[in-house]
Amino acid sequence: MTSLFALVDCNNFYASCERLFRPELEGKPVVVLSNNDGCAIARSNEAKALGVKMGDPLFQIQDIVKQHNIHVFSSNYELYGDMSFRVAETLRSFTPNVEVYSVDESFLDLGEFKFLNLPEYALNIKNRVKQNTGIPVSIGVAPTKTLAKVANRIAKKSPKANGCLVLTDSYHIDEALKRTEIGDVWGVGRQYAKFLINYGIATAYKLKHTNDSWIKKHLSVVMLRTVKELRGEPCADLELEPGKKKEICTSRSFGKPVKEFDELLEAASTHAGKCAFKLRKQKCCAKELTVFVHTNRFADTPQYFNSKKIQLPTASSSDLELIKHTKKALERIYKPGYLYKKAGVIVSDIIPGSNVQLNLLDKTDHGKEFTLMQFLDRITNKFGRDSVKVACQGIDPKKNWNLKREFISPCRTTRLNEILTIRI
DNA sequence: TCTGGGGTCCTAGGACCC
DNA sequence: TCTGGGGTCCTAGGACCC
Repeated sequence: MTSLFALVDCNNFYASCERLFRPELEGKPVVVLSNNDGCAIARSNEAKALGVKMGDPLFQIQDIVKQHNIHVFSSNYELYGDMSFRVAETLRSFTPNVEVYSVDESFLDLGEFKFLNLPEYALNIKNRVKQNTGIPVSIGVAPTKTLAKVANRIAKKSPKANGCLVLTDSYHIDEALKRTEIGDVWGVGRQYAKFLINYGIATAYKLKHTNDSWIKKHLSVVMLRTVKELRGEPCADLELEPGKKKEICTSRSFGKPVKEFDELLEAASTHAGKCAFKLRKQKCCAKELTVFVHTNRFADTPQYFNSKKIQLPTASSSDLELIKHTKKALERIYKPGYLYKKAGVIVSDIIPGSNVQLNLLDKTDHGKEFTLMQFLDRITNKFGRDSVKVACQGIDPKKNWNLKREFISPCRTTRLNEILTIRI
């Protein structure tokens, strides 16, 4: 075996971030909610032990929350993003070969370190991340990414492992696979787990020994890669450069239901502006824009779901241009009389900004808009989000469409912007 | 009263062509 | 009533991930 990967996974990441600035909550149950304070999306170990499940709606766990004095937070993505960056920086002090896989997980290529004392090295990483950032992590080390995931799960759960597990010899790998339920394998979701259990394949170990052609026939080539990775055959390398997005979506549920077109437009244009910003950040333009709206599927009220895709005359990353077309699309799908719960904008057919073909029939001065957007981004950088807005995005934060965030913590690590915005 | 958001990849099936 | 075969491209939908 030549390859070696480590998966570093932050424990209960959002809950751990919130606790950093409230040390008195150490050892106490903490829950972080999704947008609009809807569901539990992160739980401290104490909250897990009390039976709070991932995705539980707040209103359904209200009793346990009160009874056990669980500390509840609205999600604060600015804080989590900043802490995520700091964790990644610490990991890069061990090796430049770090793939930031998600906000709370990174893969490290340890191929060149395999002659070191790996358990000690992993423990070293864990301790330094804790020391530098305050965030507790678990580390799994193995010859493939999928096996590193397996190792990580056990490292996190087993008290004996102390947060780190190295799986390099086949005996221990197989023992770990026997202890891993099929649904806990990376790449096996709910549907596939159900299907596989039906055929008597209930553990990772069984999956490892399933016939290739059967997998390909009944599942997919993606699953075949997973199986090969379980056998120690690497099918996925480290991705060092974050790939450019093929589509970008911004959407939110509303704090309260929205009826009127103008308010829906405020929400949709705000999402369009965010999409434009994300496009500029990766120096790209989009040729297609989709707007969608829908009512609350949980409510016992008339339901309506619709979307409209528009081809832009010229690929663009300008707030003004995307908002203009968002309005057009929204006019096509808006129906009065419904209680809308969510709106969103998706931009797709994304191309590099340098490849934009000008359209002779298009009257917009794209050069001018590009310069305007550069100024807009500079102002935003200096004075914080939402310092400048397009009028139809609205300025009243009390409007129904805005997020409900009753339990938000202050942005302690990135507060400079906030202070500047207030002063101006 | 209250139920997240943002992605990717693959496949099946339809439209169209020769 | 019978009514090709193969290729490409596109889209919708389903699966997965965090």
